[in-house]
Amino acid sequence: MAQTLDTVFAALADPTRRAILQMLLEDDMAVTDVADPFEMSLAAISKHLNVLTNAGLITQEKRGRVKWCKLEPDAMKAASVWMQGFGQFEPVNLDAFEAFLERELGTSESPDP
Amino acid sequence: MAQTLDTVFAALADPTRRAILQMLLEDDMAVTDVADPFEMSLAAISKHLNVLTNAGLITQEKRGRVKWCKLEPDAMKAASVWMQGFGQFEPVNLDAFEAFLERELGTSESPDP
DNA sequence: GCAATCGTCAACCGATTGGTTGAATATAAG
DNA sequence: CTTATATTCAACCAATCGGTTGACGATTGC
Repeated sequence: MAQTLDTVFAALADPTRRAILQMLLEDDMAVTDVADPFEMSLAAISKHLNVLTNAGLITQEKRGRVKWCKLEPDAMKAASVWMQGFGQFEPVNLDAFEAFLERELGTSESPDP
Repeated sequence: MAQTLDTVFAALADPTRRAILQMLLEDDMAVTDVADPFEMSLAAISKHLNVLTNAGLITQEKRGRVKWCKLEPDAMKAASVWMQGFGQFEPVNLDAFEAFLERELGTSESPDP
């Protein structure tokens, strides 16, 4: 809910939390299922999920006795843009760029059959 | 020197360190000058610079009794790319996109005199 | 040579972090 | 109603963090 650069970067600084985010990239998950692959207590995972929630990186919705975790990738936007300010490294990757152009703007150049 | 996602994100999670990086965006600086605008001891800044160095985000070169700090934006690359993997958020934002096109590719549209 | 400048080191401090355990709360299922 | 499941809470712990201070080691300038 804070969703400042501080909270987002801090949340991303932990490998467990990054792994959780990547799992949620595939699908929404219940807390128990998020915890499953990790060798650590459920309570610990619950705390990690709180950190991610505070950073705005996920939202949690309780349906019945199960709390579903949903990825909120938009919360990375500000952090990503901040980094791009140092953008000597390619802003997105030219391939993605061209793909975007072709798809969204119809720059009929189609270099690939 | 570690330059893992862990160290980079952790380094970026502190506002003082982010401010330092932005200062170095303009020019290389001596440690004392980096410390100047902050209301905190030189030793504290020295520690922050160590954290940034360990993350690979800056390098420090001693010339005479002055130690120069230099930004190393490439160290952000891996972290930036990792974030882009969640790229549901627009690749950069259409404005930034156009800006990119104009600046980098010279899409001579110059909407602003 | 001596004093000033640049920067780090070491010891310390309180706050935060990442983890544990065990008890507690809802909700669901039999 | 009773039991099992899903999740959190509270207390605790060791380790790390961000900061301070004071002493110290280089380097420079007079």
